[in-house]
Amino acid sequence: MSRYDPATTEARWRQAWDEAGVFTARRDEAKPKYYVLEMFPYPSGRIHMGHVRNYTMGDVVARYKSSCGFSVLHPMGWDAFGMPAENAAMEKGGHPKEWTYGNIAVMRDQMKPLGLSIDWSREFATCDPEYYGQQQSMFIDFMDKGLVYRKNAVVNWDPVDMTVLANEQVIDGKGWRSGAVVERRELTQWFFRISDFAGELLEALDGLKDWPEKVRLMQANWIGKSRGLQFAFDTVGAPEGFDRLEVYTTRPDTLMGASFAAISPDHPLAKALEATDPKVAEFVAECRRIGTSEEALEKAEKKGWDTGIRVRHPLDSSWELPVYIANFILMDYGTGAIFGCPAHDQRDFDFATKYGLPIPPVFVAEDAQEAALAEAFVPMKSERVRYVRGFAGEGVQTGDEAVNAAIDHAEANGYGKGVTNYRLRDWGISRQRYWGCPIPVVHCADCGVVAEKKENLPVRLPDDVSFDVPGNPLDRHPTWRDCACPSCGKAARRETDTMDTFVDSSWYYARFTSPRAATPTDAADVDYWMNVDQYIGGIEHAILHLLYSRFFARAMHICGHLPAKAIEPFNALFTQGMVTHETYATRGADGRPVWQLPEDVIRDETGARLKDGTPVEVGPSIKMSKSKKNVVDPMDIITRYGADTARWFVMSDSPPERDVEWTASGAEATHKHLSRVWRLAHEVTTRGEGNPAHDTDLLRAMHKTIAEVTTGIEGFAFNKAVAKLYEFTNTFAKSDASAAAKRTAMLTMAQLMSPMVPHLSEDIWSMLGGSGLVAGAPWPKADPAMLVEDSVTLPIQINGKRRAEITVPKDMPPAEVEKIALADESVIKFLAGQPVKKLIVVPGRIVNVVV
RNA sequence: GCCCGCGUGGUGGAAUGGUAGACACAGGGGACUUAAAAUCCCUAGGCCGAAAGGCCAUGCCGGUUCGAGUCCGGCCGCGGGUACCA
Repeated sequence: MSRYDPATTEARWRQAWDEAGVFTARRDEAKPKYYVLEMFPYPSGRIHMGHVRNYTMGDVVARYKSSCGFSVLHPMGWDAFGMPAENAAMEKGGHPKEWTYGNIAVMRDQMKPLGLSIDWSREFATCDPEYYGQQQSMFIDFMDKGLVYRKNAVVNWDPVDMTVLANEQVIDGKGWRSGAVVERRELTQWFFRISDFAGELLEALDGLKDWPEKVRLMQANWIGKSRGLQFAFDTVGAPEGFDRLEVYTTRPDTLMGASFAAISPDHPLAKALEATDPKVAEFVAECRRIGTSEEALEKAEKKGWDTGIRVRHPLDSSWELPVYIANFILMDYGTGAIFGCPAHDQRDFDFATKYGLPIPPVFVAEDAQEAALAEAFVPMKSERVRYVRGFAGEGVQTGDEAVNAAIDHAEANGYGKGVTNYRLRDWGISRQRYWGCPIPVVHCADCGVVAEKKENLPVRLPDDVSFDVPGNPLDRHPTWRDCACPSCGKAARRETDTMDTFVDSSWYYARFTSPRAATPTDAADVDYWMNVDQYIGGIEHAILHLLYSRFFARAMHICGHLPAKAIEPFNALFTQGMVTHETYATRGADGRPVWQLPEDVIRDETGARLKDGTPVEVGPSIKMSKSKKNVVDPMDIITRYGADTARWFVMSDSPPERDVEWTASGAEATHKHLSRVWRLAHEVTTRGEGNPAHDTDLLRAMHKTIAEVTTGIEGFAFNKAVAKLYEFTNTFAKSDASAAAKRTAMLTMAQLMSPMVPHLSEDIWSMLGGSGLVAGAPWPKADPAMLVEDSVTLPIQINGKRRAEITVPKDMPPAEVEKIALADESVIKFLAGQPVKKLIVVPGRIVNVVV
């Protein structure tokens, strides 16, 4: 063999690893453990470059930690429930189960050639009854501990298809299939009490030192702790039972700037008015057509309906404010009712302007006069302002001080109380869909809602279902719902809601520690393996998945399924960027774009066209998605160049947290580089003796590379580690050191490359007579003595511009450096006799002369 | 709308507040070859200049600093999330 030949060698190495069992995770009490986990994939059909990038990153960490002496757990599974399986069944026929397991088989076959160091013996899918049965068992535990309840909540209702729609399926307020205007509808649904944990989930963020700051910030904002005032207005002209209207505000200091009150269309008062007044009903119905997503509500034009009801101002009972029903007030936050202060809130300002309401300012900038406002004046709460209509505290104070003074004033005078509120809402887990984990409860006419007996678990999904009509097949199944009440034994009906798929992904990391246990977790295994030491996944999961998992771990701990140390399940988190590609489109007869696959497009300097010459429009590089067809099948690259080329490419160039653009030329160049390394290694075995006088230079470079690559991998700077390996390759190629030194250097290079390109590294390792497998060799250590430099080059700046440089011994005292710098020819020339005002010497870094 | 990011040559990117552009891709030039491929060498931010060198330059506008890609304030553009996409 005399050339790099991944097509034949890669499969051989994978077999060698399997036979040696190097990736089987073992509980070894003598070793420190390391649990590395990448967010498991949804089995959509085929793997894409994003998967390759995500799983290669995890694999680099897993292989590196393994060679550092850790007992590593690196598992893989499938987040297998979800809507696409049902959509496929509706569109193409077939069964979600077959579609899902078929996709899993394909994707597993595509992943295996990547040579990931995964312990495949632990694989499972969340749609396996063995998995979701354990989840049902925990649901019942959660019920016992009071963590679950039912209440009414709104869903998107498609009145034509007679089905519930996900927010994603609502496009511009219309159902994606029927095109019908979507309505809001209330259903009784199941909830987890995550909001009981709001304070704890917020405070514990501080302890997540190895999470990205941005993720902690996003979660903190999402939980949204606020301190404010809750009080009640007395109403005038309201229906019976609505004598008072409770409101919550985070800005009680602006109470004197109130100009209206507003309630949510879902507020009980709005519902009472709706029942008797058709015009209110019409307005409320219009509000309900906006949809349920926060984005849709916030972006919709702000509209209100004057109910005619008035409320008395708590500080002046002769002052009456109108009460509006407003489409932007959320029933889920606070009390579902607010007072509007248009002078200091832009949304209220727009509303007041629209409906001709007064805009009295409460405070002005510290040095300003009161004047009519062109827009709301909303300074930071920490800023000092002058209160012109204050009622609590000093005239000039910060917003924070005034808020506290207002709360104190309300409490002292008995018209309100300080309340801590959270934006975080309880987690609604009910889905009116088939392909999910059935909620294991039974509805009995006599006993009410009763949990299924644990010995009857799993409550299995029936296989005989059809998707030819919209709606939930469980609900219309002829027999599946029929069952015996677990409590009294009489005929009863099963719950037909299934669980949100976020439930499935909220504990899979724990299940990986003992995937075949007869209980959700096994105490000894979970104690040894938890926590996940390094979790890796997309930034799009920064809030929901990660917050739900943090809640779920706490709930599991309460039910005895996780030890106390695991209530924060992920010690370190890394969020990686996406893989993007240019988009290509031709135009259809109607002028709309027809997306084209990159493999069908011929791309050169002159532009892009199809093989038949049809011109192609080139669009921006965006996240690879099936709908835009800008996907590159990694299998093509793997087949053509080998897995290591795909792995090396996704690890090089782009920093892992940033998006990376896929280019075909990049893959080819990557392959050339790997071939070059292989060739250089091969030459070590064929070339004669070099010159031992140059050994030290090569070995110094080698030790420097060990240090830099190690730092790079530890810090998730894989692109920099790769760059350093390129640099060392160039040094190596130019070196004519002795054969022995070159052999040492190349064996080390193989080790340093092995987390990224494990197959090629094994090739080189065996070619040069390394012992055993690289996969089993300990990570090389840099010799500190070889890293020391004795002289350093310092740039000299004059007034901040670089004008010269000097080379001095590394430890030269600053006073000496000053002398040499000022004596430098170019410096003298630039100074031209001007006196030196200031001289800054940063040892080892820079000299700056200020004149 | 709101929350969180990101923005550096033709391209991907590098740079504990201290020489902006490491490393690589694409490009240009050359060597080898009958030729091509492969490989190797050189070159390379922009503008001015024969050169030495100078000026400009990290999305835009300001600020802090001896010194700002990096810190602060305000814009613009792009991306992620927005609770039923996963």
